[in-house]
Amino acid sequence: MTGAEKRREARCDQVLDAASACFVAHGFHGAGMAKIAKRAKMSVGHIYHYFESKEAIIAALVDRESELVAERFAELESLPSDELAAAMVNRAEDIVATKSDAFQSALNLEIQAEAQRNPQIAAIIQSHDTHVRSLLSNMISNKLGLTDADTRTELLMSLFGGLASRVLRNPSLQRDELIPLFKELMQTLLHEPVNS
Amino acid sequence: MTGAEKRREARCDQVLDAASACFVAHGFHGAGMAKIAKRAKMSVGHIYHYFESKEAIIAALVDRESELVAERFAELESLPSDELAAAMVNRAEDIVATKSDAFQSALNLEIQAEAQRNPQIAAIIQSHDTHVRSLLSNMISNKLGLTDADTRTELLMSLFGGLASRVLRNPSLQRDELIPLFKELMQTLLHEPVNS
Amino acid sequence: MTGAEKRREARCDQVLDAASACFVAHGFHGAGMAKIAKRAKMSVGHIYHYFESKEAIIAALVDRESELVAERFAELESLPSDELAAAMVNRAEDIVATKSDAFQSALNLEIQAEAQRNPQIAAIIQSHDTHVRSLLSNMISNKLGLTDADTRTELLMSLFGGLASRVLRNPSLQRDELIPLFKELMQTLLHEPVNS
Amino acid sequence: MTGAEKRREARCDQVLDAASACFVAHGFHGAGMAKIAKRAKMSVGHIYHYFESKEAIIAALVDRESELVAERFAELESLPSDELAAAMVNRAEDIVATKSDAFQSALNLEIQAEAQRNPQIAAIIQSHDTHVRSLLSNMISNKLGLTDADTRTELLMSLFGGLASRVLRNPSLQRDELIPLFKELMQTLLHEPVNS
DNA sequence: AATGAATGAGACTTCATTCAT
DNA sequence: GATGAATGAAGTCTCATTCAT
Repeated sequence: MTGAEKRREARCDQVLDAASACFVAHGFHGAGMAKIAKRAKMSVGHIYHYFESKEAIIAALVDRESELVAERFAELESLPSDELAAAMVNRAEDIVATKSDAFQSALNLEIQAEAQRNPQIAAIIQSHDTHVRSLLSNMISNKLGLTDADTRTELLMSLFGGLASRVLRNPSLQRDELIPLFKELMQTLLHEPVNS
Repeated sequence: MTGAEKRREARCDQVLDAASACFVAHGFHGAGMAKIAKRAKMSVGHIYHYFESKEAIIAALVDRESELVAERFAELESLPSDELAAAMVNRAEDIVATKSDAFQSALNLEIQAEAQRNPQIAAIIQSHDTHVRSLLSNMISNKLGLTDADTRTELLMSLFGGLASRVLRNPSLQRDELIPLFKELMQTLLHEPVNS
Repeated sequence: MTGAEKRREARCDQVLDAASACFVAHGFHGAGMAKIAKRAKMSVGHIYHYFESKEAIIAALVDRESELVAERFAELESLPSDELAAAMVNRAEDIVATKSDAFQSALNLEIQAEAQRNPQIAAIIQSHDTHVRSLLSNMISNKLGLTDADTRTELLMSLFGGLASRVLRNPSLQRDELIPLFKELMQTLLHEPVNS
Repeated sequence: MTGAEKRREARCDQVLDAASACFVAHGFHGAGMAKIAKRAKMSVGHIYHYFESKEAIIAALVDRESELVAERFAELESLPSDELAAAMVNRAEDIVATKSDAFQSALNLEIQAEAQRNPQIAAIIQSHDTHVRSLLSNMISNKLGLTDADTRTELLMSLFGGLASRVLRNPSLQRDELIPLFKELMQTLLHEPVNS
């Protein structure tokens, strides 16, 4: 990568970081380009050298954010199968401890809401979602040798997504007591075969 | 309630219904008062006789929507204890069949996103959330005689909320196969005592 | 026409008049909505209650202006045939005396230039042009009993249009001496049969 | 002219050619420097090494274009007097056949419109106009020995200019039938003495 | 109660121009 | 000579809100 390309990428990230913060604070449509520009320490007009439109910024941001989530799931792939469930519980612990996700969950809400009406955004997150889903599904079927991998994946993701949402909504959440029960749910989802 | 008051309430609902539809379609900030007025078959100016501002419409809508959710949970209270779990599974079936919640989930996303930045909205949904939580918690502790009712409630709500989200995100969801596994999760959450 | 409709039309004309002046002074694309609004003594935003876009203002203006030209040609229709040629010469005298057309010629230039690249504008002026052409052609063929009416019309319009242009370009034009020769051209075009 | 100077002139023409095309397509104010630069295969900034401003490009272009027109009229000067009228008719034939002028007429419209409001441009085209006028006038008076040369010139130019305009406006123009009548007009203008 | 004309701030975007490299 | 990053003003248009009727 040439120096110019590196610089360009850095500038783009500068914009995305600023936009990210503004979007969390005011929403996609509440945050104006002026605010983004000021936060990115860049003139309003110059942002348009890197992004065709505000829409394009949103799309790029959604893509970056989705990729980040996907990467975190991909980390699980390198684990031995007997540590998989434990790793997921760890992830849940991080979520309830709001160690990793408070900011990102807020952004995710905005993203999901936008995806409801913007097909371009919907396409982006669905593509990443499909990827993550197949990743998890393969692990469940290959590493853990379980049947109904797709269904388990779906409920696993429901549980994780729902938990991240709840953390935002209930500030008085009894975080410590949640984990043991969460572990049982994981066991139900990952260890016991289903006989429908 | 006098006739005038009834008429007033009907007019307010007219506005809220229109706003509801517009907000789902374009988001809180994307939907203009003009569009809402047209859909409500009312002049722009006249809406301001019933609501102080657009913010007030959003707040009233969030309140109404939250109340609706609370009412549905309250329905569970009249059930005998041995039908409780089954009723919840039924609810889950409705969700995955998108019988009841496709539209409302979209609105909920918008609401939650707005709550991240608008303290007034956050207060409204938290008040309802607290109410629903204590409702569920009491049922779990009194009707089912289970310990750790708050924690079970929290995960129950995670599961329901997460499931509603997933339905939006994965259109190719294998709906039929989801239910049996979901039932097992419910059993884990509602029937078996936790020994932490 | 109701009072409201009259008022609306008056407001529209107010905008068109202001736009007209601004377009002559700065061109279609040089004149900003702010200037037009100020001249129309109306807020920028309110103009958009009457016109969908700046494009729409231009189109309406072009239509109004073209209609005006057409009306002036239509006046010729009520004349007896032996006064027709004289009336046209009178028109030419008005043109070279810049009695009627200095401002409008400037606007016409802008319109024609715009028509070169804006198909909507092109359609409007062509529709009016077709109308005027058939009007003139019919007069020439019916009232004057001449052959080749279309061709005569075309050259007649060339001559008038060209003359209006020349007046703009040559300020030191010897106006008085022009008329006699112009009359001869008219005689060539209107009285003598062509034998090709 | 040194090699450097030649190269410079070539680069300038490169810009003017690109600008010419862009201006026809989008108008003086509609064509941005970015588009011109891309078409000229030159960076935006570098154009400013050759031209002080966009205004200067327009001025240079107007100058070049006007000169071109003048040169074409100058060609008539070398003709023997008995071929002059025929040559002009030829020119008219070219115009109605849109052999030479479709593109240039579009540019001329833009130029004339701009001249209405930009004194610098007005000065340029008037200077060329004066030159062409005296050229034609001298030919008419010296070669053809006619009186009222200025007036004849003026109407000659009206006719040519008007014809070029008409061709743009009436696409269904009966081109073939136009010429004989045009010839008669030329005879009126160039052969017969005026007795006012 | 009801309308819609009216406002002006602010939205996104484009532009001509400059300057460091 | 040549590039394209950078700016900030100005462009068109939309918006929530008010007010006379």
